[in-house]
Amino acid sequence: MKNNIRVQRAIKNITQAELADLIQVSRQTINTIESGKYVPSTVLALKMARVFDKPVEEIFELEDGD
Amino acid sequence: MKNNIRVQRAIKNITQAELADLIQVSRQTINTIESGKYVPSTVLALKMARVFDKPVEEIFELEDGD
DNA sequence: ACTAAATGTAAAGTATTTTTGATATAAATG
DNA sequence: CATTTATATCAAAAATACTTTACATTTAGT
Repeated sequence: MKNNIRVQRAIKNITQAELADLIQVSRQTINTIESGKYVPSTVLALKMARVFDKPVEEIFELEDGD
Repeated sequence: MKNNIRVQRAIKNITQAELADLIQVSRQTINTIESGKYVPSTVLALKMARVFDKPVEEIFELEDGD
C-alpha cells in the first residue's frame, strides 16, 4: 500500500495536524500512515478521500506485496 | 460504515468463500465484514473494489457515527 | 543565527481487525 | 427427505491500528 497523502496535503495546503483534526485522529496517526508505517482502516481512507475530494483509489494504491 | 458486499457478490454471483479466496482472506473475515461487525483495512477495501470493478466509495459508505 | 511551526520517532498502552477451528443454521439440489 | 453447499456465529489468539505523551529533527521565515 502506498499513498500520496503528502501530495494531497500540499494541494490543499494543510498540515498533518490540520488533517488529523479534520478526520478526528491523532497527528501521529497521520504521520505514520503518510510515511507508510501502517495501513489505515477504510473509515479513515474514506474520510481522507472526502477531505481531499478525490476517490480513495487516487490516494491509496495497492502494491505487489498486498 | 455500511457496505453492500452482499449485493456486489450477487451481481458477480460468487460465494463468500470465493471472494475470500480472491482477496486472500478467510471466509469468516468476509462474513464478518459483510455483516458489518467490523471495518476492514484499506487494503481489503481496495481489493474488493478491484474484484467488483467498482470504486471503494460505491461499496463502502460512511455513516453518521464514523 | 534565532525562532516558531511542522514533521519524525519512540515507547507503552488500548482498541480493533483478522485468523483459525469448530459448530450451527439455512438454503439449494437431487 | 437427505445431502450438499452456503452462511452465520463463537471463542480465543495473533496481528495490526490507533492514542497519548514526550522529545528530536527539520524547515521556513525574519
